[in-house]
Amino acid sequence: MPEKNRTDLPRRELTVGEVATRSGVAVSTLHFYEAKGLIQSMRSRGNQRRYPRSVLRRIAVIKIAQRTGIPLADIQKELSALTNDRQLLASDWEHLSAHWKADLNERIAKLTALRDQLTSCIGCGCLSMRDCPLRNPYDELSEKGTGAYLIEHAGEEQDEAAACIKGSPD
Amino acid sequence: MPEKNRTDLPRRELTVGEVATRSGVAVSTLHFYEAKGLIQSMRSRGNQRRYPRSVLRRIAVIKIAQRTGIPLADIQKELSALTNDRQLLASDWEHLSAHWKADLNERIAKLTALRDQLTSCIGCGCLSMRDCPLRNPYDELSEKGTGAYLIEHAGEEQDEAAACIKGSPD
DNA sequence: TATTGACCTCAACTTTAGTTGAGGTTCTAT
DNA sequence: ATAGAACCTCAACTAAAGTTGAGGTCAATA
Repeated sequence: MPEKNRTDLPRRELTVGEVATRSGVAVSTLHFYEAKGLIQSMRSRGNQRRYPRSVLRRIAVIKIAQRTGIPLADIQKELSALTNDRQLLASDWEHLSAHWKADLNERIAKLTALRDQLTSCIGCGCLSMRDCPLRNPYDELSEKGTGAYLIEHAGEEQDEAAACIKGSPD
Repeated sequence: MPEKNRTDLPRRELTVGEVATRSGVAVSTLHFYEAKGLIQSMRSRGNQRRYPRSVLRRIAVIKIAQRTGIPLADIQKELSALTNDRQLLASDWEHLSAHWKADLNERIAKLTALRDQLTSCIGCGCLSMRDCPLRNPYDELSEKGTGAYLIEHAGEEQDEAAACIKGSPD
C-alpha cells in the first residue's frame, strides 16, 4: 500500500488525495473548487498539489455554507478576503457564520410563511390570483432561482387563474 | 391589435399566449412544461396549442409546488395521475398540498436544526469532525442535491479537520 | 529499477429549469 | 388579400455544481 506512511512526519503538507478522504469531498471536487478560487494549493516539484492542513477547515466552512443554501460563487466572494492558506481565525468564523445564519433565518422564514399559507389553503384550494395568499407572493422577484426571472411580469394582466375548486369549476 | 377580442365568446379555449400572460409564465416555459409532461394541449387545425381554462389552475399548482422546493420531475409524477385536462378537484388539491406541506415541514426542520447548530457553534468554531454538530450531519446522504452523492464515504477515515480555532492553530 | 497507485490537464458530459434564436407557418383585423 | 402579431419546431445556449474519461506524468515501494 503506497498510501500509508509516506515520510510520516507529524504535520506535513497534504496531498489532494489525503485532503479528499479527510474532508469527504472528491478529488475532482477539489480541482473544481480550486478552479473556482475557493481553495488554493502549492505545487510539488512534480506539479502535484500540496495543501497546508488549514485547507481542511476551509473546506469544512465551505460545506457548512453550502448546507445553508449559499451558492459557491457567494461563498467564494466571502472567503476571498481571507486570502490563500491564511488560517481562518475565530473572528473570521464568527463573522461568516453570523452572516450565514441571518441568511438561513430568512430562508426559514420564507418557507415557514409558505407552509402556513399552504396550511390555510389546503381546505380552500381556490388558488385565486386575486385572493389566494399562495398566489402572488410578495417576494416573487426575490425568490428567483436559476434563470427564473420574470419575463413578462404581467402584473395586472394576470387574472383569476381559477375560481374556487369547490365553487364554479373552470 | 390582433390580440384583443378574438371572437370573444365567454369561455373559449386559450391560446398559449393567453395562458402565458394569465399565469405569468413565459410561452417558452409552457412549451417546456408540455415537453416534460406537466401540462397538455389540444391543437388547432393549424397546429397551434389550445388549452382548456383548467390549465391555469394546473400551472398555479405547479408553481406552488416549485416554491416549496419540489423538483419538476416529482411534480410531474404526482400530477400525472390527474390526467390531461381533467379538472383538478378539491380532493386532488387537498392530497397534493398536504403532501407538499409535509415535505416543506421536513425541509424547514432541517434548516432550523442547521441554524441552531450554527448558533451554538458561532462562539466555538472548532468545526471538529469528531465533536462539532455542524460536521457529520446525520442526514448527510438524504440532503444530497444534484450529483452530490458521497463518493468516498470515508466514514472513519475522516479525521479531525481542524482543532478548535481558538485552540491549537492548524 | 520497475511497477503501480496517485496524480496531472483538458475537454466533454450530467442535471435542472428554462431561454434564445433561426427559419418558417397561422390567424385575424383591416 | 395582406400585414403583422402570434404561433410552430428544433437546436443550441445558460447557470450551478460537479463527474467522467482520455492520454500522460509522478512517486514510493518491492
